[in-house]
Amino acid sequence: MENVIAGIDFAAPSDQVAQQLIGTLLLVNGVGGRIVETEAYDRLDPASHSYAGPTARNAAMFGAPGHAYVYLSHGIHWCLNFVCREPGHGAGVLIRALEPLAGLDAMRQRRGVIDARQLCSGPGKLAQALGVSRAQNGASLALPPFALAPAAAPPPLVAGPRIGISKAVELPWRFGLAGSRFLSRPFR
DNA sequence: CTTAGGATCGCCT
DNA sequence: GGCGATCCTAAGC
Repeated sequence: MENVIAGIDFAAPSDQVAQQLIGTLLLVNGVGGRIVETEAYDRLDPASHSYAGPTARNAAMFGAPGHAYVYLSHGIHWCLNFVCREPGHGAGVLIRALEPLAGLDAMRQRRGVIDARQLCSGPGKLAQALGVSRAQNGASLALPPFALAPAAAPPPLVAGPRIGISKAVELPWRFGLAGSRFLSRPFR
């Protein structure tokens, strides 16, 4: 399988991929928008699900790059990650927020809210709006239902510490589109 | 605007 | 049996 999708080499380190993903168009069954917020996770990263090595849950993280890793958070919300690095490494990028551009009605129906800014401003919200769940775990990002398209131009980036973790808190591995109104939280 | 608590379940120790 | 890479609501300043 090809590691390059939408002009991004998913075999690269996750912090690089996380930055390159900002501005990328992400669609799931035609519903989605452009990615405005990501977080990188890596092996040897205490905050990463892959830190303790391969398990049943994180198996996709140790699979081929350019595939999805989907997990259930707090028994309630699904979260979507893109696998990076070479197979067996255990790295990924959490897709935290996107600017809704396609399938707004489907998103509103799934989310139960109307405001476009509340549709995909967080990893759990995003997965719900795009209809992502366990069914997509391990799926290739190069094939339906996924569709990725490169950003029109390299967007202005901001970086900061990751959100909602208790380990490796100081690592500046959260990336965002500068000035976007669709972030899960503003950058300090 | 900031903070606190509850919901809810699969995974790992 | 404990604990989240979360979200929503309610209450406090």
